[in-house]
Amino acid sequence: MAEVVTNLSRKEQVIRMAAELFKEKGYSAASMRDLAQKLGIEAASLYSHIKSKEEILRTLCFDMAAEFRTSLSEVEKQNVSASEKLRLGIIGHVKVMAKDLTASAVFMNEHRHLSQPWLRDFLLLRINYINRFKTIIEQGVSTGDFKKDIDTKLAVMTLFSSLNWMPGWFNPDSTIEPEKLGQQLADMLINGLKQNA
Amino acid sequence: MAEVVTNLSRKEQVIRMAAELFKEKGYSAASMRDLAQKLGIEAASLYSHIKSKEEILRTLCFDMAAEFRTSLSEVEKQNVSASEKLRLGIIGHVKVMAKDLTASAVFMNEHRHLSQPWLRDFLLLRINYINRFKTIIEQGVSTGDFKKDIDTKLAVMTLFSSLNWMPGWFNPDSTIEPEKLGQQLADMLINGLKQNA
DNA sequence: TTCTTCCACTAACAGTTGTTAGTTTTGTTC
DNA sequence: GAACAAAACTAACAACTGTTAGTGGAAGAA
Repeated sequence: MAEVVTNLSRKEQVIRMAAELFKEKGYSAASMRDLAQKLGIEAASLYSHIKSKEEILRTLCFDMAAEFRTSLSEVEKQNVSASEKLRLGIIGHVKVMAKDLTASAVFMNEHRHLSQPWLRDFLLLRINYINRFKTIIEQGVSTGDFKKDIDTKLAVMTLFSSLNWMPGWFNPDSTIEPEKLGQQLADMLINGLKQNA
Repeated sequence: MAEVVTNLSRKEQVIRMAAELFKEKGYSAASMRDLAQKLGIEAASLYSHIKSKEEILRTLCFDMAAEFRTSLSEVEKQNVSASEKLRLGIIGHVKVMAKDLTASAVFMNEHRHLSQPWLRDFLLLRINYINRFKTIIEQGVSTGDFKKDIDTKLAVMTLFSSLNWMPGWFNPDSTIEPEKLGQQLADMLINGLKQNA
C-alpha cells in the first residue's frame, strides 16, 4: 500500500517535471538528461519510474483528455439552453486547464509527437470533443439562440483557438480566478454569436 | 544577374521545403538529413545554400514578422473608426497568413527555438505588434465604439489566439477566399465587443 | 537477521545530430 | 576550349540521443 503511494508519488514527480520541460523546450528538444538534471539524478535512473520518454507524453496527453471529456459530459447532462450550455462548457474547459496549466500546454502543443497508434487515438478523442461543442452551437442555431448565418465550423475553431492558447499567456499567480476568466471569455465569444445581444 | 536569381531561387527552394518540414515535424524533430532527402540531395550539400539550420528558422520568422508589420502600418494610416480599423487589421493579418500558410505556422509555433539574441528581438517585434492592436481596441473603448467593461488584455489575447491557430486548420484548397474568411472572423469577434450589435 | 521494494548508480550501446573540409560535377560565359 | 561560379558529392568529426544491463544501498516488514 504505502509503497505504491510512494512509487506513484515519485513517478508523478518525474512526470510533472517532464511536463515543465516539455512546455519550455518542446518535446523533441527536451532530452532525458535535461529531465534527470532537473530532478538531480542520472538519466538512466529515470527508467526506474517510467518505461520510455514517450510514455510520459502519453500519460500527460491522455490524462488531460480524460479530464476535458468528464467536464463536458457533466455539462451535457444539464437541461439548459444552448447558449447556457456553451457558456458552461467554456467555463469547464478553462477550469480544467487552470488546474494544470503546464500539462495543458503540453497537451495542446506536443501531442503531435505521439507515435501511432496513440496519435490516432488521441486525434479521435479530440475531434469527438470538438464535435460535441459544434453540436451545441448547431442546436443554438436551430433554436434561434444563435444567428442563422453562422459558419459553425469557423465558430468552433475560433472558440478552441482562443481557449487553447490560454496556457501560453495566463499567469497562474494572477488574482483572477479561472471561473471568472472562463466567464469573461464565454461572454466575449457568445455575445458575438447571440442574435439580440 | 541570372546567377543571382538562380541562387536565390534555389536557396528559397531550400527554405520553402524546410518550412514544410518544420511545420510537419517541428523544428527540433526535423533533421537536416530529412530536409536534404526532400530535396533529393545530401545533407552536407545544404550548406552550399544556407549557413545553418537556425538561419533558415530566422529567415522564416523575421520575414513573416516584417509582412505583418507592413500590413498593420497600412491600416493604422487610415482615418476610420476603431472598430473599422480593427476589422481591417484582422483582415490584413489573415491575408498575410494566407499568402504563406506554411511559413505562418512555423512563425507561430517554432519561433521559440530561436537562440539569443534573435529570440529577444523576435519577441520584442511580437509584443509591439500586439500592443498596436491593443491600442486600437483601447481607442474603441474610449470613443464608445466598444463596451466600457472590456478587459483589453483578454480581448487582444483572444483575438490573437483565434488568428494564430488558423494555419493549423485552414484548408488552402478551400473555396473560401482569405478576404472573406478574415471578414467573417472579424465579424464574429467584433460583434462580441460592440455595444449595440 | 533476512527478505523485499524502491531508487539510485556506472558503464556502455548503437544510432542520430549539425556541421566542416575538401573535391568533383555541371552548366554558362568569354 | 578555358574560365568560372553554382551546386552537388564523399568522408568524417564530436557531441548528443534514448535506452539497456547489471549493481548496490537504504528503508521497512517478516
